[in-house]
Amino acid sequence: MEKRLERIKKHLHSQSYKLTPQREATVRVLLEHEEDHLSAEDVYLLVKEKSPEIGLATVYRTLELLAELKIVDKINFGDGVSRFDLRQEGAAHFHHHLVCIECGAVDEIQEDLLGDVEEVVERDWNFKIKDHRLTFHGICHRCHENENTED
Amino acid sequence: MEKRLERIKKHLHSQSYKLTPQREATVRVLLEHEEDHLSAEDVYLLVKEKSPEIGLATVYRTLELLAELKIVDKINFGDGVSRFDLRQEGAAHFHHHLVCIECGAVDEIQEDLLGDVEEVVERDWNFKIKDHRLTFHGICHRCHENENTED
DNA sequence: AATTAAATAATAATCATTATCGATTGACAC
DNA sequence: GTGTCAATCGATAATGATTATTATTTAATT
Repeated sequence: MEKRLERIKKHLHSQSYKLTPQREATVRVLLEHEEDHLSAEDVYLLVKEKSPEIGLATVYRTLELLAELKIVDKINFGDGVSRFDLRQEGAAHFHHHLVCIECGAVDEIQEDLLGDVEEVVERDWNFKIKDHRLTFHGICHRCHENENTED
Repeated sequence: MEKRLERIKKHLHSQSYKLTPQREATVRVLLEHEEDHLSAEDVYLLVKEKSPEIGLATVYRTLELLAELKIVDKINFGDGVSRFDLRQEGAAHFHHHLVCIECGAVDEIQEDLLGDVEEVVERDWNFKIKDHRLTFHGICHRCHENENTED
């Protein structure tokens, strides 16, 4: 984790931004909750546990900065809040999501899946793809299993 | 267009909702701007042109109702507002979008594209897909052409 | 130590959306 | 026709996420 933090620090420096204590605390929370899909408020509350003096606006600014530098991705599942997801290091593209309409769980798919599709889109629509968002809504394997036993 | 309106009316009735004048005016605006991706406020202003007495809350309520009945899809391109898109009649799935990061244009892809991908996801992740959202961010064919001439 | 720009905390402001509530409408019973 | 009831509506207040403001703090540089 320290290594990733170090690389993020270098990434910030390369754009003449500093890794202030507040920014470091925020990045640490993101690293510690990589599996989750935290809202800005979620991040704020978690950062506050270790750095109680931090302000909400600072967390927003930090997340915005990290999104700008493509260190995190800002995503939106239609529930009114933006969520922030660390991008996998070296990942060419943003990972995909499975949102369960029963329990609300959000799982990730790191695999590419879209290679062929992107080729078609670039060629047939003459569209130069820079990024993508792919989310499936449906019933996750956990709810699926429960249904079988409960019914 | 009258036919589609008629079918939407039946769809509402089948769920014991009425096609009130306000709802009809709202649906007409959506039908007349099928190519666009209107926000609730956009819809409100357009409906107001022909039905000045309509209230903003009614438009919100109507759009919410239409989304519930899967007549429109509520989408979010990350700019802080929800947008509403009529679903193609008979379309099994929601269409995809191409968002240009230069000019902001949003184009639609009606083709399926995801058939193979969904098969893999359902099998390998044991996830029952009900809907999907696929958006590509990049440079549209118009901006692409302009770049070639302007540079 | 003085100067300066970047970053911060606290909080006010904004903006999209939702909730509230009294008024209106339309269907149906009488 | 009139009364009743539920659905719907318009106006507007309330909410909640996000952004802007501003005075203060920090860190780097002179």
